[in-house]
Amino acid sequence: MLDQRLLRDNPELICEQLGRRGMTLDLTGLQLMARQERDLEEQRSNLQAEGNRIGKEVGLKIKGGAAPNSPEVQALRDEGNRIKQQVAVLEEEEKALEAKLREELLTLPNLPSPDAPDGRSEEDNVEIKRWGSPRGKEDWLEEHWQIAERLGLFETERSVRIAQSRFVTLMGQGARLERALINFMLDLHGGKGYREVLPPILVNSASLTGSGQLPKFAEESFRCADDDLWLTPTAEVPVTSLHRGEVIPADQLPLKYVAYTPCFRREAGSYGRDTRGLIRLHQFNKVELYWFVAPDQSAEAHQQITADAEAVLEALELPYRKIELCTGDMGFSATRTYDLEVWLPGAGAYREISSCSVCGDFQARRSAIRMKDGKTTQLLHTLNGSGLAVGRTMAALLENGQQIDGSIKLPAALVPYFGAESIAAA
RNA sequence: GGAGAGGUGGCCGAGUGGUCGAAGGCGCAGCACUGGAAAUGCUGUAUAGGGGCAACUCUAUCGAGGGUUCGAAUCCCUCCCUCUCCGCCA
Repeated sequence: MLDQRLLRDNPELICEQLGRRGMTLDLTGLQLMARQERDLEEQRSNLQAEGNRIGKEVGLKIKGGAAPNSPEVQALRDEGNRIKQQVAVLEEEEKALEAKLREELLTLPNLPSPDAPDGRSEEDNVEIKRWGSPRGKEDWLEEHWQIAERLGLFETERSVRIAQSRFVTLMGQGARLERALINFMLDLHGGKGYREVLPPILVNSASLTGSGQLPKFAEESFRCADDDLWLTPTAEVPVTSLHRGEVIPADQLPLKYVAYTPCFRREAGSYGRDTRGLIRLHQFNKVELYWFVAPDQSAEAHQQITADAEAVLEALELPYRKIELCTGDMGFSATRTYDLEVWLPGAGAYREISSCSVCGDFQARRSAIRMKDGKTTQLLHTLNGSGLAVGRTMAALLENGQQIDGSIKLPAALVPYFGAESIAAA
């Protein structure tokens, strides 16, 4: 959520910066609303001050011996009642205005960082670096879903029976590999000072609002209609809310968490895309990195959290490239985002496997998460990054590890977790 | 799900209608004392929003929301949460 003061004082700046995301908007109405709200607040509190003064005077007179029903006291009581009525009217107006204002503000995305490259779509994203040597496209290379089918690593048809399309049931070595990857990633990050979290994956509306998914993206999440609970689309949601409403002492920052959760997404509007395999599912596993930091640390933290995600790919010997998203392609809450794209030799393409964003104080304001340094309390900054999406990592391992004999060679780092050096041809 | 108890400041804890944003204690910070420290003493120590260059000041907040009243931490209603016991359950 954006700062109301900024809206009151400098809405032009907001328009200009959101313009970089490709939005055209006119905030004069909202600005007016914000100013009206402040005026109402002032009027109301002045009236309340007068009411408080009268209340005290009545108390003093009665204490001083005046009869509670004397004309003098009665006059004050009448005045008090009159003020009370006026306050009630103003309060109602103010509340309505405030609610409307908040509702509108919640739909505005974060302002992009000055460092984020301008652009309209993913076409304009900027490649920062490449790592590893991608194997060339050879005729015999298969796509990961072909490999998985051949090796019996998952069930797709039967998953439709259990749930519906875009669900997968991992089987045998496939299930084992998924589990190995989760543990490997958690251990890798845990060894670097991340505290492991296993949060609820049903989250309430306040949590989804706090991290930015609501109110605008309700159609992207699964909802349990009877309970005000939703299936979390990413661990970012519960982990943000882990500290919702808190004031955190500065010397405890940064707080770094690593959370494994299943993630659930309705993938509305992606019909026909990535329909085979592990790339785009309604339910997938992800190991998420999340930082709460002091504002002056967040730029550096963004480099670090991205490096921590990259370290997983490097440990797994998976070639990747790092790109920076342009303003037109960035997510709702982000001010700046790096995506990591892993090389899939079977598909012959780089595919997103991690997204690392710094959100400034945007989520912190929505979630009321502050830090206290000495006497000053201020909103802190939040960052999130996938470290990594587990299903896509499995896809990458299958495609990159393909041997001519049909088996899959696994990277050395994973062997202790998987318990074998390769997945043998069936 | 049933029965009972309870939710007050960083923490403990007093407070059943009137200068209560809230006694007292602990903790924390500053000052004094000390060679230094402990102990002791004094002072200060919530959050949000509004106004003011500032000193400062106004409003709201005692789980949340509503009500009674000139006036509510205190009385009434609804909800939420925590704890204990019972039931159910992995």
